[in-house]
Amino acid sequence: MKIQKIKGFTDLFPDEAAKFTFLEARAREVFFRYGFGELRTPLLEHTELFAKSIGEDTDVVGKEMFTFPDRKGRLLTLRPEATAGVMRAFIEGGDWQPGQVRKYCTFGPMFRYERPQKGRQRQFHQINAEILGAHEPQADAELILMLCAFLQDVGLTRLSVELNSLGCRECRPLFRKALSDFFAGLDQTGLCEDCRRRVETNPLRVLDCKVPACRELTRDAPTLGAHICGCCREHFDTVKSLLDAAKVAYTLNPRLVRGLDYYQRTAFEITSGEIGAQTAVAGGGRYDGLVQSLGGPDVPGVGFACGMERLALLLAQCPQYRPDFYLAVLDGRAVDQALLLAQGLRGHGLSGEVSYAAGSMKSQLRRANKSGARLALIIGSEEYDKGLVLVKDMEGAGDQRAVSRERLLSMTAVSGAEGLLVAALPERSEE
RNA sequence: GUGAGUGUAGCUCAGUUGGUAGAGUCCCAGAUUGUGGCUCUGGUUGCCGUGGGUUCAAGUCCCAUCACUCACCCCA
Repeated sequence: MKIQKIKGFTDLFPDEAAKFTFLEARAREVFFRYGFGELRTPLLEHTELFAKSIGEDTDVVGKEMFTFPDRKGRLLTLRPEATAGVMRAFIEGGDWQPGQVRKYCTFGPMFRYERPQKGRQRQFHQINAEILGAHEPQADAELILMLCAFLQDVGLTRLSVELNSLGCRECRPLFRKALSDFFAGLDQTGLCEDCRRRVETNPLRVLDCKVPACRELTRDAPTLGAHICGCCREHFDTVKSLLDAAKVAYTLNPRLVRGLDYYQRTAFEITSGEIGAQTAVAGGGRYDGLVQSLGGPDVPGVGFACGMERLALLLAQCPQYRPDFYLAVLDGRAVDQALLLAQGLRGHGLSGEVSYAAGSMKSQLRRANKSGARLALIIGSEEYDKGLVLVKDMEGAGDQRAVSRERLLSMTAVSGAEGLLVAALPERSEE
């Protein structure tokens, strides 16, 4: 029987993988401008880390984790998100002193045992950023601005930013109570099956339901705005005014709720209507208190996660790098020499492939064409005997001329790939 | 976990009321003795997802199973 990949796990062949490396490279570049350093944490953690940080009652912890015992019976879990691991690492070895701010970004695979669909795999990849030690709303704003800068940098427009405040430890319980009271006085038979359950488990989620009937029924539900405390309001107002001043458009969505328990105050999401039913491209918010709840110091934090598969769906194409040459061999005597010539050219910073076996001019040029190389370098019997290489421009009319191997190497030594182009110009023919 | 849809050539897909499998593309060769792309000509490729059933006969009908896709739930 043929062995096949595990459901929800995918192979990324070069064309697709290129999008991921491109996204990661751009993110690193942009984030570093904001003073972020990369933090690489393990894929595997003790299960209780996620249970404690994400929340025992969340779907992620309740039914979506890849959890299994190790050889000594200890429960381990493949990380379903990055923040928990970053917090653990920060507490363990972060070398943090009160008053300091730490900024970490992290990249890599996450694992959730869900049914795969468009924009959702069991192994998926996230770009993460966290700011630790800053309680100021300026940190929230800068983080959102950085995320937007990154998305713009990779050429993604037509995204919307949604913003909300979830309140803090002080005011959220009051709001939750008000919501519960509202539902208690409501004819719940009109709600969808899921929402009737949510009323009990997590009333905030009912506000996030997509079913029109539910939206209608909850239209007059209390909003956080009426219950938010003064501190939270001031914090939120500063975030909004900074975004306004930076000319970042956003939509206030009082129904935006985050799926992980640790979020409070600022919550945001970047969405797209072009990637199927899963519209969230990135999401994040503030999580003051998380570090402390994991046994660390009382350090505030803000962060976001960005789904790379979903970005890749939106990324029509990323910059393609074309090779400089394809070294074609027409005479079996020349294959070894060709390989060494290619090696020399690469030593001068050029990129390109060399044929391992001799072939007809037609088939060799076909390969050169397919490789996308700007220039074909051809060694046939004639060239081999004279120590020459035919340099052919694969664009336009296909200008070509023969130069010696030594000259080719010296030209590329001085001017790199430009040297090859110059060598192909017919008007400066050597002979 | 729930629902719907789809499995036929490397890829995208046709395949009639059941009658022994097709197109496009890709790849290879030639037209053009050592010149790619465009055009034309020729050529290769199939456990019709798997297992059972009905039938003289199944790619086609029935059952099961596996895989994939989309959606729900939930999330990035």
